[in-house]
Amino acid sequence: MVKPSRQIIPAKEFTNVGTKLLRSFYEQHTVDVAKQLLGKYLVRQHPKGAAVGRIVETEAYVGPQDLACHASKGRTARTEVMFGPAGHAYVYFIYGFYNMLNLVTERKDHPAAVLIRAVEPVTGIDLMRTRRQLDKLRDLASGPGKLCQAFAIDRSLNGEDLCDATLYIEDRGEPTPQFQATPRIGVDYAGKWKDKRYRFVVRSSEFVSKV
DNA sequence: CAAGAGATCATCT
DNA sequence: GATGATCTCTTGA
Repeated sequence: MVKPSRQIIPAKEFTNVGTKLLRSFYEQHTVDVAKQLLGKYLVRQHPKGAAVGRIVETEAYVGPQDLACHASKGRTARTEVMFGPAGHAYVYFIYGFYNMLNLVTERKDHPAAVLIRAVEPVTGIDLMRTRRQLDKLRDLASGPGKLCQAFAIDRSLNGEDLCDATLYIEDRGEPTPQFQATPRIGVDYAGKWKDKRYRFVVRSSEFVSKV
């Protein structure tokens, strides 16, 4: 099957123009997964309609030794999914308001994940506007809590298999865009790990979180 | 525009 | 009982 060219077929008009990522993608080293996710597409099929966004910002949480990673606190009910096989969603609730979407990486028993921090809205924009109660395109999904709200992602999706679910990542044939690596956001408590440049941001995207 | 506070609850001590 | 992989609104320059 020939991959559709973005120049001929505007991807935004379709929800099935790419290839769903396989488990082998998620089984790679977490930092590599985080980088390669840039320019891929987050797809959420939903009774109210599909939502699609181009991933422009990610963070890697690399394992139990990483003090910013929830799994550094041990294996608990919350972190259980990260200890399982790659390619599942780890969704948790924080600050009493927001859900965070992570993709579990690497082998079973190596707890690690990539946090999706921002996407550029592509399809289902009206749906996102309704869910966010907000009009401005740039603010719909430019943050990990915002994008979960825009895509109706909550803890009911925790543990979902991204290789066999209504939530998945699609490759639309776009090469990994130019990106910048910076320290992760909001992990000042993580000792020397707070300075690791595990946040990856697409250069010249106006849809990244503003920090 | 930058800085600060408040909102609110699941999770772990 | 404290805190957090956040966001939004208010305040003041």
